[in-house]
Amino acid sequence: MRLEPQYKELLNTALELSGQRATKQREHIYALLLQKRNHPTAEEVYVRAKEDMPTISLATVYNCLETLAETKLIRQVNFEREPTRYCPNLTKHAHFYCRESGEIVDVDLSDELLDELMKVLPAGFTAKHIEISYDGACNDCHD
Amino acid sequence: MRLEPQYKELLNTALELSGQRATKQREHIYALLLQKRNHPTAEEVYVRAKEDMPTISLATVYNCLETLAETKLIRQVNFEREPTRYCPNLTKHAHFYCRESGEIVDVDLSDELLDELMKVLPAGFTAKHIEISYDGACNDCHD
DNA sequence: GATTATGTTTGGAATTATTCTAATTACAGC
DNA sequence: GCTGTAATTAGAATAATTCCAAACATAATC
Repeated sequence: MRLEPQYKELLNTALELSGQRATKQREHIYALLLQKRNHPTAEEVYVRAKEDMPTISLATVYNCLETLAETKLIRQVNFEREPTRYCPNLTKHAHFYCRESGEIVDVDLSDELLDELMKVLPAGFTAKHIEISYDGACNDCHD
Repeated sequence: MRLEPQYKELLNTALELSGQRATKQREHIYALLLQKRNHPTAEEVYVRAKEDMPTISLATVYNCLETLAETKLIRQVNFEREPTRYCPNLTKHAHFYCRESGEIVDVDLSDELLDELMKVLPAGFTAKHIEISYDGACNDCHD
């Protein structure tokens, strides 16, 4: 697995900025999230990570995902109490969860729409973040 | 704790409809959720439930909350991986989570706004539900 | 370049919210 | 009042995640 130069650069500067080191493990996990963007769980990341790096531990996977999330290179995605999933898409987007297939699909959101959502907050409230999750049936899964 | 007649009615018909019985415990838990709408966790509900019903068990609290959620009398509210919270507000609304105070506030949503959110879905996708969570600082908690 | 300090990884134990299980209890219909 | 079904209960089990202490790797200092 090759981490493309622009992402390597992104990773290095993000880590440097937060006073952390660029390690093989962090790079590897970031690379595999970018390579297959199917919102894997930590466990799934662990399985994939071991293919190329058999000695990596689950704790390290959790540590790396945490670090990447802290430095805003990836996002954590939660549906109810299911295991957290990880997403390297940094554009403003919501997630659609298909109950049939279990698939998670990114849904782009415009600044205008986010703006409207901000406007409905009561006076004096300021939101740093809005999290939007749809669930239903995706294109491939109609009854 | 008194469950007001209209809610008692609501509870009874909802349970009957799903072929389940109206028990003291279910009634009690529904009543206390309605009485203090601060989005408590199961553990918090348990503590409050025991005040008037000292022999109730945590398992029963979970069971009752599950039943109430199934019958759509209450909603489950999740923030990241924190314990699930419970909310008897049945209007269409989002939740605002204040990072300072930990408080959760209901934010009303108009049908128009929800409509717009539906419209941004890719073709062929149909959502049964949209979950919207804000987080930031509430009115009382500004830096 | 060796030494020291700091950050990271690792495996396993611990934690926490929640669910499961099997036994008891309560209730509805006859 | 009996009988069958549903609900409650206490405690064990589970699952995702975090914690811990030791080993390892890297960066900084001499």
